[in-house]
Amino acid sequence: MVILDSESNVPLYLQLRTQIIESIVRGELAKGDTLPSVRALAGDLGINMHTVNKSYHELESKGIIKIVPKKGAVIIADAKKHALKQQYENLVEDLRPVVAEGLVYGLSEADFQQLISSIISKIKEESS
Amino acid sequence: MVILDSESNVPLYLQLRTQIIESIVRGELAKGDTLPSVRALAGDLGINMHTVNKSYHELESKGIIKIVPKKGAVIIADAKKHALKQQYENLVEDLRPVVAEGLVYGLSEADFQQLISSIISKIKEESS
DNA sequence: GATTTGTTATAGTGAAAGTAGAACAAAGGT
DNA sequence: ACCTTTGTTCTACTTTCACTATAACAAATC
Repeated sequence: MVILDSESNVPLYLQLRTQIIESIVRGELAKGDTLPSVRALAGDLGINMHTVNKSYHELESKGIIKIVPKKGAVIIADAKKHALKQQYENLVEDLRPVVAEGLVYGLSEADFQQLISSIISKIKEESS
Repeated sequence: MVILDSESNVPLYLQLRTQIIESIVRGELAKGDTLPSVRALAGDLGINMHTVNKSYHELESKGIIKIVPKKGAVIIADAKKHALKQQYENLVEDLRPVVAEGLVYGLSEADFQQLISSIISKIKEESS
């Protein structure tokens, strides 16, 4: 179940990308499953086909799905495997400014551990 | 010492904002210190005054500095104090999509702890 | 009194985000 | 074979964001 907020300052294609990622984390989408076609999903969500297409390509660039032209988008992410070096480096790049912000607020390393733990729980709640 | 990359896909005002935050975390800037004037810093960095101004207002909206018109920008962040509720919630909002991405790559909670730890070390290295 | 300060206003360029419509070739279903 | 669906590609448009540029203002500083 995907819910988009067109009023959000977060672009639609990023909202969609993140929600698909979280669905995979929850196990609602598993390795080998195929995503709906860009036209079908765009129709369901009431947004443009190209916006969905952009989300799919975001996921493909991260190595999470594989888009096979005229076939469909297949999930290849495997939560049991270890992250690739490139994926790890991209994570660090995204994480660093947020961690710096937390530190300047006075968060300790232990605070971060607790924060991460609660976020993971939140993501894994179904019907999120 | 601030170094900006005009080729980066990260906006200049966000690069500057993050580097000021990291300087505070490292202790190079302390509570009560004043930042250079927007004109002076813009001149040093070779960018426009308004870009620096935008960074300062970003920092003020996060409660990290206080801008006093005709006076200067004073650092009010105190790493010894605990984060405010609003600051905490903003952190969660920024962190969630990145954590979800890490999970889909197969990172465990322990992996995240190690990752955070290494990022904190990296931020605290002087001459970063 | 002259300089510096942050603020405000206007204006412009370039890129990104999103929408829209159309056409294409290939795969799939009938 | 025929038709539909598929992802891709192209053009085109609007809106917003990022950044620069110049100017003027009032208040603080020296």
